[in-house]
Amino acid sequence: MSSIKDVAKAANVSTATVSRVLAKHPHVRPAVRERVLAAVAQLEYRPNLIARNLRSQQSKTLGLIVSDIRNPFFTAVSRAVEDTAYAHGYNLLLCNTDENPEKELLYLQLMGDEQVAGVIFSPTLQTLNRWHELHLSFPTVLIDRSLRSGDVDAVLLDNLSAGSLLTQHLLSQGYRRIGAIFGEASTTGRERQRGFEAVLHDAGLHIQPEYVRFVRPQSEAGYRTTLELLGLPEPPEVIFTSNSLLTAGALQAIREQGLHIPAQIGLVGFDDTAWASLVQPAITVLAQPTDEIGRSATELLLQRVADPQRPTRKIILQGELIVRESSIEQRA
Amino acid sequence: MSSIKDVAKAANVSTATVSRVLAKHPHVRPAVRERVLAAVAQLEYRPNLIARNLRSQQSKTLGLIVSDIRNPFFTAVSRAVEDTAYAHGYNLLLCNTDENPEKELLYLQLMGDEQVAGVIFSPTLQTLNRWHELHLSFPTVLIDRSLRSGDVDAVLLDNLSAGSLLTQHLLSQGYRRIGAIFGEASTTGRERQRGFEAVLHDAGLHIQPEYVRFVRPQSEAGYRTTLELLGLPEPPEVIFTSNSLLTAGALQAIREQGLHIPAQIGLVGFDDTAWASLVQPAITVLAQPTDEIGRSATELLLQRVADPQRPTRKIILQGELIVRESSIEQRA
DNA sequence: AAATATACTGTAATCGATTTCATAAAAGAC
DNA sequence: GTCTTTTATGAAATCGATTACAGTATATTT
Repeated sequence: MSSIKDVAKAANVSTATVSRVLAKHPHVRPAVRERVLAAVAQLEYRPNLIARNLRSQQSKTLGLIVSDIRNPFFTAVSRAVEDTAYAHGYNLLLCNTDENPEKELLYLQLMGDEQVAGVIFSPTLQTLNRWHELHLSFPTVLIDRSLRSGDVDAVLLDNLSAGSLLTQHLLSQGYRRIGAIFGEASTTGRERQRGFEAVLHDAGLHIQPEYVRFVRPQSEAGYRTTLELLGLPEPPEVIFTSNSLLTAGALQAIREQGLHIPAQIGLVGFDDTAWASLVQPAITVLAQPTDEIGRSATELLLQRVADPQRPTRKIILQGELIVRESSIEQRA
Repeated sequence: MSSIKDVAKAANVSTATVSRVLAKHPHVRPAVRERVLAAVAQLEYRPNLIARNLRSQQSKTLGLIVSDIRNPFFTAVSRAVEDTAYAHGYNLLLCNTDENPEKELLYLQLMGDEQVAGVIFSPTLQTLNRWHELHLSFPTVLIDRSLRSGDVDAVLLDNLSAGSLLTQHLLSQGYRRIGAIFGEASTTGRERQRGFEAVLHDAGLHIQPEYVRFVRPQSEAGYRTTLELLGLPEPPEVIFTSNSLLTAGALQAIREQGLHIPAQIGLVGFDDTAWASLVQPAITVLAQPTDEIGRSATELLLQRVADPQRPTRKIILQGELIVRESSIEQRA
């Protein structure tokens, strides 16, 4: 590995001049520039980014902290984040927290220690609640979850509308007894539930508490809870799930009970995963614009990196209702 | 941000002593150690990793370079890699190359510039072929793809056996006319094909060239190629696909043709994705031990980081045949 | 031609840690 | 009580870049 000193020696100039040439500063004689460039090529010199970062007190790395990259939503978002970061000359440090607040704190610290330029983060409720105590040394953009009020940049789905949209669709299909399973770990589940209840309320429908559940956002919990709902004296006509893992669990439970979708029970969920359109009947979902979320979050972050003073912003994106067969009321 | 100097000043010692206390060196008087620790706590001091890396010429970061994190195989592997890296105090830089050799080179360079401790990489055939010209400054473990001969650490599926296992299963189910779609970009597809052909050959079956296709490993190509196969004068009785994207495309094509699985056409593939067991009929797959692959690769890499002289090793893991309904010959 | 401005380049400080070397203090040996 | 060994600490070099500052060479004015 040759260093800037070797280049300087080979080109018979000082390291300062090499640095100037590489940083494309003006005020370097063409002849000298050529000599330096030749030496760089000859030695296959590549600047040491660690040294550069230390001196300039900033790096070209962004952090991405999610609960689990295997959640299709985060998989898709992370890809978009990486693409956008790459396009701007940044790279990506990836962390999985498993919805564990301790791991979140640990990784946030790590990001500080690594002097990342900024972080994109999907926090638990716990961490969100102590956000102001954290005093992070780097800018952060929250995705998927955030406090309504918080003074933080964020890119979010309009969860209220999303919940409403899906619920309206169910009502329009004639469903009345709606079982709903929401994730408990985040603000997102709560907001989708508020959209859900608002629509039911506006339609003058009574909301039966035993139909509405908050659980850990995992397929296992979706499975178990769906069995419970189906086991009620008067089971729901359709199951509303607030994320794709819950949907998968619910689907499994319904299958196991030998019920036919949508004839005997409807099913809707969030996120247009690969399998939502592959299973039969295909699942009606509220699709999140994952690419757009990843891209906006990254760009928002980079804008803040460029200008730390800029007032915080929240970007609210709309989901898209994709109606498939799983929620077409056939009894009507 | 307080630096080691601030701590030194606060504890009334030199920076060397602070460094020693933090590195848990012996030969520091308890009283001094306490003073330093108190100062560290008081100032909430955290060592600057950039500075540490520069001085020690190594970092606690690993690189993971894959073609696309959205490929379920890589999603699963990356999670295992991150977990294992985390357990050893390392973190993860993630890159997507889209099977683009230029991007691969670029990212490999970047890894060198960032002074990562090592890289886990799933290369294209092109990059693999010029591997020896590359002279990377860091250890690398290849996953999923590698040259049989190459002097590189690697963690691989026993693709030959895997291809054989799936094919044997098909023969045992009475299938004879087998259409097969392999990925063209990597060594992996070729090896699975060799296992496939070996079994057919041993069974004394003639291999019809028009039944065996090599395509870009994407769902679109799987879809198109399946339509072609189904359109043959004498279409195959079952479709063998060599990765999960191809399987998804094939499934879509079969559905669109209104064919019933497995009564009219069978389907098998690789990787036990979330949806393989969720669609109906569930798909017979050769499951790769993704967790094991990610974990082994990371551990192998860290062992090499610890001892660069150690002879290279290839870890060959066995896949598991998971028989589901999509390949149960019902005509027999 | 002298005065001033501008272009070019090098020296040395700096970022924040680690580590070698030297030295002072304490402990052990005889 | 002197001599040697061990323990404990600090001063300063080092990693590899960037950049403030200073100085010299060239160009422009007058």
